[in-house]
Amino acid sequence: MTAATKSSGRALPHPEFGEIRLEAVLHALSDPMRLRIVRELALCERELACSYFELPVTKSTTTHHFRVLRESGVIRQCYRGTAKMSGLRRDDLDALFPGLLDGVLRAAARQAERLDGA
Amino acid sequence: MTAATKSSGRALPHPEFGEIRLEAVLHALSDPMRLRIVRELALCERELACSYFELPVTKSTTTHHFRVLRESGVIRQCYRGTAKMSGLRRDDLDALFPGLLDGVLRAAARQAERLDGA
DNA sequence: CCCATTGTACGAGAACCCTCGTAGTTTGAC
DNA sequence: GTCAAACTACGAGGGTTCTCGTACAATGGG
Repeated sequence: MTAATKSSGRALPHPEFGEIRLEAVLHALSDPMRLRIVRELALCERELACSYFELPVTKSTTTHHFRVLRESGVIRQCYRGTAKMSGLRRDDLDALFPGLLDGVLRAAARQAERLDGA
Repeated sequence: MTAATKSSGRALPHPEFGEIRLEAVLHALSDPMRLRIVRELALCERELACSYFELPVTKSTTTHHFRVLRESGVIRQCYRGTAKMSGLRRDDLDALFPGLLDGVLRAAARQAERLDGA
């Protein structure tokens, strides 16, 4: 079994490039938990396992948020062993909506500074 | 009665500058009808009456969307005669989240071009 | 083969959101 | 004062979302 088939045991539907909708992206980013996930992904600049995130919700809920992010086109996911890796779809988002993701990330950082204390 | 008191017959609560939350702004912008309103407001660069917008929903629904925009801090509203005028809170938004609004507007324009035909 | 790890599926409850219709309020014009 | 215009308030219906708990599936290690 090749590495490719090995990682495709479970299906992970993603929207294609042209199917990504701004409204869906904004909605995905408008949830505090998901915005937090996206910020951590942007900070690390690499794919992270779901278990990396220590969110104050159960695992089922975490799964739900990752699915919303994936189905809106914000992140890309794949299985690697028992872990599910997630990474930002920076390339696609930047091509579709230049500056949008960075604008949101800067805004989020700024707000965090302002609220959580600089 | 002065002009100021004349226009303050009805209450229009706005969040203060420091109360505006990124999540609320993103959520407000994630609805197609509201994004459309915001785009028109940005195009005209001045305050517009609700009746200016010809949205494919009833007036009650329109009122609802304008309230969501106002309560999230995206627009500012005031009464002028029987009309309710709405304008973008560009100054506050740009100060809080530099580049965010422009990023969203550019993304929306781009998507409209892509979908509705250039 | 068995097991621990990691994440999924399903269902359910509570909350929220978008939409509408109807009835009402405020304002300015006559 | 009366009337039309513009918008609001309220309530309701239908859909979606967020959250959870429990039970289940896939993978890799010993």
